[in-house]
Amino acid sequence: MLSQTAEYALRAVLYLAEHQGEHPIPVDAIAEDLSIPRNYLSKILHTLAKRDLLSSSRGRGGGFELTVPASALPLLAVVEPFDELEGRQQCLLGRTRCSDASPCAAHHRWKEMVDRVTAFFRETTVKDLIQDARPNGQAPRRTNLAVRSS
Amino acid sequence: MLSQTAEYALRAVLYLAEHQGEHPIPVDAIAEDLSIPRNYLSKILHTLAKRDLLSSSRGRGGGFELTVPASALPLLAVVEPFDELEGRQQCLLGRTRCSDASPCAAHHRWKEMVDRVTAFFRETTVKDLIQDARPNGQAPRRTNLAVRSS
DNA sequence: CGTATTTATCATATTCGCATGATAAAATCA
DNA sequence: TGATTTTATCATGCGAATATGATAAATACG
Repeated sequence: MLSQTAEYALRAVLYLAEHQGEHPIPVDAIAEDLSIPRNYLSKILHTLAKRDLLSSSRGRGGGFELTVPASALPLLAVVEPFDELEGRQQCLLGRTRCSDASPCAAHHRWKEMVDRVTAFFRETTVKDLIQDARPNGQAPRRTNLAVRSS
Repeated sequence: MLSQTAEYALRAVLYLAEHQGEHPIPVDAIAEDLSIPRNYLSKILHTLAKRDLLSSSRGRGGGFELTVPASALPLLAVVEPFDELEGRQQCLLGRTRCSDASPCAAHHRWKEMVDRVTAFFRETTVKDLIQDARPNGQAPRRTNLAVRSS
């Protein structure tokens, strides 16, 4: 469904969101933890930074951080820079021009599917996924937040 | 959504269904009418023939024909030989092992989408699309069925 | 039989997504 | 300043999907 690239982007952003509040996280750490090629991921995160979803900083203590709370970050924003989900390209039969006005044979039935999927990416946030991943209000693994009152 | 190949397959089958009842149709005609590379299409139709969706015959008067009525031909059957829609590969985050038992962060929400799309391809038939393309019960162009009351 | 028609294949390009390795540039810190 | 850390970027490679051109094999027809 998603390109490898968009998939990497999504996984990396999920990772960043899970480590929200900690210091910026270097590409190396993400790449290693998620088994994503380092330089490739670097380029992907750079793209997201250009879109202002992430901030990047260089040198010691640098890395990437979300600039937006996960609850305000729809999956669409993460994925769109790489895969064009909205806007055209969604004719099942590959027509360049396929619309309500001039529909292909599959248009009306397929449009319903496309709309649902687009809505999914538009309405589901990164936070939604993170919460789903922690059904019991589990804290992130290896957390040291429990003692972080300091 | 679909690979170029699967898209060609679907368009070609739609074309064949629209010309159901006429003599077998040579690849050349389909390729030209649909602007699909000839040899490429030939290979695609051959694949569909191996799956017994089409019959092929050589020599003068030869070509391809549907072996099944369009109403009994779900889109899935046309597309599946090229793009694996059902069965695995549908984890949004690219996990090789992602299931209800061991779900990724997106699993539950995404599963719903995947199920709908799979149902679409499983339940929509070639005939459905052809009928949609002829909203007013229009007969096919150049038809000679109008007098077929016999 | 020989010729034309048509599918079946094969060998080869082309293109693009994905990936790797090396280097540059920026920031931090001693 | 110089060494280290980290992002930014470049050059290149690789493989699979897509496409093209040529040839073989089957069928039909005179």
